[in-house]
Amino acid sequence: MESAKLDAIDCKILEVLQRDGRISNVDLAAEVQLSAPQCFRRVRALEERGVVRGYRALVQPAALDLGVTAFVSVNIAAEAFERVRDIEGLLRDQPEVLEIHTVSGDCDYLLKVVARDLRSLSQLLTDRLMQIKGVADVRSMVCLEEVKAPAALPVR
Amino acid sequence: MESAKLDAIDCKILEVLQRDGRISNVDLAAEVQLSAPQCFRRVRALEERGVVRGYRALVQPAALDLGVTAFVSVNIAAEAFERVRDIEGLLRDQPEVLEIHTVSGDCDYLLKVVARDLRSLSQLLTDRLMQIKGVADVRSMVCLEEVKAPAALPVR
DNA sequence: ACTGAAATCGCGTCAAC
DNA sequence: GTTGACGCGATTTCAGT
Repeated sequence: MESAKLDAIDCKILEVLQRDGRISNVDLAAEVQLSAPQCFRRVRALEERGVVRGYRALVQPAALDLGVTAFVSVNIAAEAFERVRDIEGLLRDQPEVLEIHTVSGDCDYLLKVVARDLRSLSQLLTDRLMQIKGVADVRSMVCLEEVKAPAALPVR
Repeated sequence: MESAKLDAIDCKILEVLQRDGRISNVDLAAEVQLSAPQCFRRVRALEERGVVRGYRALVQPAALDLGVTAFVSVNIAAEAFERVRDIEGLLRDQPEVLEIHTVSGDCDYLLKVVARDLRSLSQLLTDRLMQIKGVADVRSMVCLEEVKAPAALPVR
């Protein structure tokens, strides 16, 4: 899917596109000191190689009435190990569950979830996640403050 | 900064822009069944109200030679409580630290970090984060698998 | 006031050098 | 890797409701 190395200009392009995903090709070309067609070809190559996986608008959760963000750790009961893939599917189907990672350490899964308020968060956890057969333990860490908003990947 | 309610069309726009942040205005207008200028005005309003906080290219971390993602919990020593803001600043300054949240529960901060490999992760943790005066405890959960990639906010 | 039609201008994109 | 050309899309203006 990729493998070919990125040179300094590719890195610069990625840096800019992570900062402003809607920049026009000519402005981007100017920033990275390339002619527009050159720049265009590079961007397309990065997209085709899967280096750039897409473009997203960042939406303020509060505007969508999602006042609560939380990280939720989930464990799977030993008896349910054979059904993990199903359980993953059920977790993934919840729209409020934004990310799911399997992690090393005390818990099996770490989820990032959003909810309208603490009451809906609680509902999500107890009425939906904990109802999934095989889910043994659900613990949540409610986000109180965002000290650093999701930053761009370091390009170095 | 916001407050005025979003109607069904605004929601649809946000849904589409979260999926494809680079969609052209005419295509977006077609998808939400609006004339182009109408659609354009709405998008601009959403941006100006801060509902849309920006646009980002999603870059595959592996392509930037960042093979490891981890969540790191950090605690602050009781003696250092008065210096939390400074400590936050020092944490924030690390480019590999992508997100910082203060959370309820056993730890004070939860960070999302990336690194080249486990060796550089270890280096980041022991040589940089743990060297910050006042940081009392650093635990990491290394991400093994991405079960659900960062999803769009549910729009309801 | 709000909508959409039209008009303009600049950009994306391709082809040829 | 650059220049030039073409067509489409972004953005504004304006007239009609």
